[in-house]
Amino acid sequence: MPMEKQYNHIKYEAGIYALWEKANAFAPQEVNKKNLKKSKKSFSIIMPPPNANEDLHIGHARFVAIEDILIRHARMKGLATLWLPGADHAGIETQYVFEKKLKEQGKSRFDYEREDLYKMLWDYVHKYKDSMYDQLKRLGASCDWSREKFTLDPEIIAIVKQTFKSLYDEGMVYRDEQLVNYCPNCGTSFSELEIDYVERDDLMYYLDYGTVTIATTRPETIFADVAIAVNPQDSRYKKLIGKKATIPLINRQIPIIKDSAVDKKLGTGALKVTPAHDPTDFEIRKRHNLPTVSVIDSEGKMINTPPEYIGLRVADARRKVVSMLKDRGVLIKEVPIRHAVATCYKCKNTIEPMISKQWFIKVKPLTKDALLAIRKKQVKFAKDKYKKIAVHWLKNLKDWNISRQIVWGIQIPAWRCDQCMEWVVTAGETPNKCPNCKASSFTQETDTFDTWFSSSQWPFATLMTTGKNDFKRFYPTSVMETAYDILPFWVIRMIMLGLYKTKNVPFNNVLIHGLVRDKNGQKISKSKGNVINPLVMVDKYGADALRMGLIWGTLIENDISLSEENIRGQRNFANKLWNVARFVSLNQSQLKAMSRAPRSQNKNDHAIIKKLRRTAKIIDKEIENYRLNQAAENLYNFIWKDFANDYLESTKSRRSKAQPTLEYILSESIKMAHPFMPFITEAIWQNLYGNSQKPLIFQSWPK
RNA sequence: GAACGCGUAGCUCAGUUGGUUAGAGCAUUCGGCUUACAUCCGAAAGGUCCAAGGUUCGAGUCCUUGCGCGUUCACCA
Repeated sequence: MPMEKQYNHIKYEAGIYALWEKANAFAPQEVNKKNLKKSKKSFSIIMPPPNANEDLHIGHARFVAIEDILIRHARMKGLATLWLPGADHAGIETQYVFEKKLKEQGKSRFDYEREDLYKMLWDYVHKYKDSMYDQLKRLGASCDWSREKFTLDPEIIAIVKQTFKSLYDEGMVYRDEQLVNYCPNCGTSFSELEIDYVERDDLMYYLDYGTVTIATTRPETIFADVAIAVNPQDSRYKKLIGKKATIPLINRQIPIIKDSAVDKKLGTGALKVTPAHDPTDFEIRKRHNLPTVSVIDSEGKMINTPPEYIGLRVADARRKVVSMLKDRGVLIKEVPIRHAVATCYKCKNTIEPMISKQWFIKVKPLTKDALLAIRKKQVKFAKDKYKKIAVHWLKNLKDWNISRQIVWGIQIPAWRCDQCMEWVVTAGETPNKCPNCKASSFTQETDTFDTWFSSSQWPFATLMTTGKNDFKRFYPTSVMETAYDILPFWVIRMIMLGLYKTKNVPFNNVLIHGLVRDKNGQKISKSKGNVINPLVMVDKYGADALRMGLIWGTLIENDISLSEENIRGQRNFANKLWNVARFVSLNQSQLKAMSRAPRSQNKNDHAIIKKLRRTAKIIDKEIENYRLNQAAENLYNFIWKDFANDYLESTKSRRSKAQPTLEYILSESIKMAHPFMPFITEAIWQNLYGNSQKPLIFQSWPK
């Protein structure tokens, strides 16, 4: 049956993927060379698990293109190759999108019991997970679905809890007061990532504290003041240090202290220290061992104040305090200012920093080992700039708050004895007896782990639980490939926890890719209306064209500007390859796949064979160095210019004599193109050699 | 304020330890339905490599300074 004039991706793609799955082509093959080092006979990538709460976006498509090229190339080179797929429960993110859905139905999470909410989220996420996996398949991802993992699989949870327990047992976990970003409206705290800083016009109030004048935008918190701080270099206040100031309205005496966190130029240069309701002040309080007074409760109402303010909402309390201050003559002036205010990214209300108890991990010992592993090149960064960023983060990482006040996640395996209030940490089971007071009644911590705490254990947690001896075979993995925005959250913590748990690095190489931007280099966002839906592009131009477009012309580590014109150009390239195959197979009843060059050669035959070998070597080298753009360009030029335009044209006058060389160059070209454009190359292969050969995915890379 | 980048053709980007005449895709112009492909073929035009200085036999590439732009982190009493 002759090939069509144009390659029709719609007709082939689904069937090709099914063919690979049926042939079990994604499972790591056996390599029986005992004398080789592990790194020479295996190649593995753990997929960065996408959030199971959304459709794949174009950024996911980029990592699929990159990782699948590396994987397919390694597979064709004869290595035992594993690409392990997975999905992330994405704690806060998922709960946020889910609550939006609830809101559309006029409900909120407070309408449900913890267990019911968890169950609903579970179902929601599993629906998305399945469709997300289908989308990965449509992009041609050759990952081993029999090893698929979800971050909330029971066996993963067990490992995560075990890690927490051993950290706790070794004294690397502690509980401490932390100023959390609390939204009184939503009833939860948020991480820094979930805070929007919004510019707002407010008033700065100058207040008379007796010995000094201070400036504040939050006069309602004066009841929570515990000190006045000035910069040690500030000559205006030097003689006041150690003296007292007086809080107006309640006439409480507080000390005047020095702290370099105070900016001389802001306000009056004298700062009222309110540790319970301000992050800077909280830090100052730690350095000077000051007490804390909380005057705002979790509903955003005043507490611990003179009776006339108790129960007022913050804004009302502010008005009342200001008017009282005016009456007493201690309000010196009001100055309008524009400043950034922390607001909730969900409901847009003002965030109230509040003190609460949280679980922390001491990071110093972990970062020390991670830095050492990077210095000793046990973990290599493909690009130096990302190594610099990783090292910078590792050197500056603060102790890690791993507790979150949400339901959607792994509940922290810590129980508080109802009798003596001491904490008991287990690997998951409810404790029987309190080791402290022998009581047997406990209440479990309701907080869940930060998503990054579990995903930082992903490489070993996945490989340890496939039931296939994979940890021994594939750990550490060859390459960790992911986007740069999660380098500090994820990559460095995987190194930290991998070293902690396994005494070995989790991966040998780190490959970081940039974002996908639109054709003008603009960041892609819904509000800008420049969203590129990868599946729409797959429908329109084929998965192969999209994959090529996602690596074409730009280095992996840089942001790529993707245009539909570019994808169309790659579709044209795919069609060119198709037609080369069509030409070679026309008038030819039976083709043989040849992996050796045929005998009879003239000068042109000789030249193209030489060029083919050189190109295969160049592509090898470029892939090894992660310069996929260069690899793709060499492939493109070889097939289009050298093969089609020059060599193939030259054979038209001597068709029958050149036929063996044509067939040889064709089959080898298809092999070289396969990692980049898996569908069309397999479609051609099946058309030409499907009856006599194993699928292309199993074939060896040209030598 | 700090860290890390970027500045090369109209646009988006390559240019690997310094080494012929600086490249690609897209866009543009001209000519072609040549029996694999018009999703094509042939040809052309297009660059003071941000600026200044330095190192060198030689600089797009290395160093210094300046200008412009970006990302992230910190701060915002």
